[in-house]
Order: sequence, then C-alpha cells, then structure tokens
Amino acid sequence: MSSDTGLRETQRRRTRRALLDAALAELTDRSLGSLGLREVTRAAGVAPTAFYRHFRGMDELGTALVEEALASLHATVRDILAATGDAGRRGDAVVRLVAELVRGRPAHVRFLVRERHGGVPAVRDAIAGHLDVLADEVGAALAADALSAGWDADDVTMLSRLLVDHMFMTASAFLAASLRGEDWSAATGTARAQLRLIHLGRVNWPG
Amino acid sequence: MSSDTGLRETQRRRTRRALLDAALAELTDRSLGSLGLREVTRAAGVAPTAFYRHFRGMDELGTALVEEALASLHATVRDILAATGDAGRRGDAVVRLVAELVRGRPAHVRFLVRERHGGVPAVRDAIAGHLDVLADEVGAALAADALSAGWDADDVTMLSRLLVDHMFMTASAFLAASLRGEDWSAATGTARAQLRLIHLGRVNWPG
DNA sequence: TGTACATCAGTGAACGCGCGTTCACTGATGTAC
DNA sequence: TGTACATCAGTGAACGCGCGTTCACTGATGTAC
Repeated sequence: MSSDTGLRETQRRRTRRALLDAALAELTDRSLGSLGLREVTRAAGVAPTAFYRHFRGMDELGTALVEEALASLHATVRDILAATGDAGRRGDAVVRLVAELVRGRPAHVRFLVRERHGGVPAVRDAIAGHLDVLADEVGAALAADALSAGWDADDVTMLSRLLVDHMFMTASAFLAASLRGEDWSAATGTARAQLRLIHLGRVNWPG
Repeated sequence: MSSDTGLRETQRRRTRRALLDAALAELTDRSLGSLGLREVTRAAGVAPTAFYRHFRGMDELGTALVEEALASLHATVRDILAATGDAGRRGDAVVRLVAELVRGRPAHVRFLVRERHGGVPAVRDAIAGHLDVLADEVGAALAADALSAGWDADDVTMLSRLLVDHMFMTASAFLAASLRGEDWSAATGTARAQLRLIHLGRVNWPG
C-alpha cells in the first residue's frame, strides 16, 4: 500500500512546498494575476512541466495559498474568541494576536490582503467565502456575550463585519510599517485605540 | 501658438481618453499588473505604438488613473466635510455620498479598491500618498468639531484613519452587492449602523 | 487668402523573448510473489 | 531476501503565440509670411 511517509511521497511534498514558497516569495511586491507558471518553477528549481504534477494551473496554486493563509487566520480568530479578560481589554489581545500572525507568516498575510480585492476571481471568491464564515463565527461569539442583550441579528452582523475588516486594516498597517522600516508601536497604538472606540460604541448601542 | 482647442489637440485628448477608458474596462475583473499595453491599445482601437505618444508605460497609465479616481474621491470627501446636520446623522450623508460615487464611477472606484493593496508599487504608493492627505483633511475637520474637545492629536488621527478606511469598506460592499445582483439597501444599512456605532464611541471617548 | 515649411499623433513592419502547454521519456520508488 | 513488473514525479525538447519596444513612415494640422 502507499505509505504517507514513503520516499516518493516525501519528495512530492517537498516539491509542492517549494512551488508554494517560491510563489509566495515572488508575490512580495506583485499580484498573483501577473505571476507566471515558469517564474514559479524557475524560482522553485524544477522544470516547468513539474508544475502540472501538483496544480492544474496558477488559479489552483492560488487557492491552495488561500487555504494555507486562512488556516493561520482561522487559528488566530479562534484564539481571539477564546481570549478571556473583560471585553474592554480584549481588544489589546486581538491586536497582539494579529501582530503575531503578521510576524509569523508575513507572506501569507500580504497575499490575503492583496488578493482579497485582487484580480483573480477564483482566489477572490475563495477568500470572500472564508471571511463570511469567520464573520459568522465572530458574530456567534458576540451574540453569546452579555453585552449583546437586546441586539438584533443585523446589528450583530454589522459589528462582526466591522471587526473582521478591522483585523485586515490592522494587518495591513503592520505590513506597511515594516515596509517603511518603522517598529510597530504606532500601528499597535492606533489599532488598539480604534478597537477601544468601537467597544465604546458597542457598550452604548443603540445610543 | 498651439491652441487648447485645436483639432490636433482635440484628437490627441480623444485617443488618450480611449486608452484610459479601455484600460478601466479591461480592469473590471483583473489587476493592473496583469494588463498588457497591447490589450489596451487593441481595446481602444489604435496601434500599439500610439500608446507611447501618451504614456511612458503601463505604470504611467496606472498613475493617471489614480489621479482621475482620486479627483472624484477628493470631491466626495469635500462634500462630506461640508455636510451639515448634527454629527450623529452625518454618517447617513457619508454613506449616501459614497453610494453616489460608486454609482457614478464604478470602474474608478473598483480600480482604487483593487490597486490600493495591489501589485504595482508606483500605483500603490500614489494611492497611499493621496489617502494620507485625505485622512489629514478629515482629521482637521474632526479637530475643529466641538465633540473633539480634549482629544489629543493621535486620537484624532486614529479616528480619521478609521473613517477613511470605512469609506473603502463601504465602497467595496456596494461593488460586491452589484456583482451579486443585489440592491444596495443591506449594504447601506450595514454601513450606516457601523458609522453610528463609531459615532457613539466618539461621543463617549475616552470612556 | 495662398503658399511653403514644420510639427507630431498615429501607423505598420519587424525584432527577439518568455510564455503555457503537449509529449514521449527516464529512472527512482513501490508492490507482488 | 531477491526478482520482475508497475507506478509516477520530474525531465527536456518542441510548438505556436502574444508580448514590449524600435524604427522609419505618412499625412493631417499648425505656423510664418
């Protein structure tokens, strides 16, 4: 039978990883739509034809990257939802976790931020679908909170959408700070203050 | 002397417009980085070489589109800042103006949303620079408001950044709704509620 | 107004190049007995 | 354990194609007098 740890399977996985990593590296300052199959295989050190042993085309490599990137993001969101402490201070934990995510997987995060509104429909749609799920999970967690007593479903949805979008704003701000050679203290302060303000709005809702 | 309304100049302008419009049309579901010079000239109905009479390359066409798109955006922001009414209801006016902008120039707005984090550094930087200016203007208007008494500069900045980013979120939501064939009432309601919540946070700042 | 000359937006042929995809192949790994 | 055969990840040559850019050109428009 074919073992998961056979030499052949190991080598196959290694090549696939090399292709994904080469693509991520090339995508530092370009978009997926402008990245060619031959560029990826050249950077990965394999023949162009080897690409087809792993992906049908660049779209499929793109959606594979989406799955990887969103696995990280999903883990981060789960950590956020599990975070304890009073709701007012939870914002600081969110910012810290987003910072860890960006520090740990900058290329994946940049890929998500860029391709979320990018030029490859299949990838855009894959990201949008996952973000809908994430927003729903955030919404469910919010609805379970005492602060949401009396909120109708639409209002919970609008808040969870705002929070998920704010995660992206924050991640993008960290990436921009890195690019400028700044440390992240200013971006951290801004993101925390914004979440505190949103929290204040929540506490006083609906005014 | 060369008149601004000479036949030659008129024809020159017409061709330039055709190139910009052709590019915008092609960019409906792709990104600038993947768009070729020949594709643009083909769609514009001119020879490839005519392109060079107007732009040094695709980067320059891209930054020209940024200027156009941001002229619209700038006008919208000025209208927003000039909007009267109590601060609580001003959010509704903001959402209405963004909706008008997206309805009036959908291709330009989509271009901005896509290329803001896109794969062409020159264009990305041009957009970022303009947004910094816009955020400063919004910040100046906020600071002049009685609600900001006692706010320090950093807090005004973090709020104006949040509001500018929220404009983009709203514009993107309208575009997504159009793509799905929905009307804009749900997106409008969400955007308004989010702005109301942010306003509530502002009124109660710093808690 | 008419004439002679200058300008310059747009043309069309040509170039070298890298692209995505196909195909038959090689040779190491895996399987059956 | 050894042998014969099957699998299949990666190869290398070949293809037709569209790309960006160059160049000398054309002919309508603009200018000087």
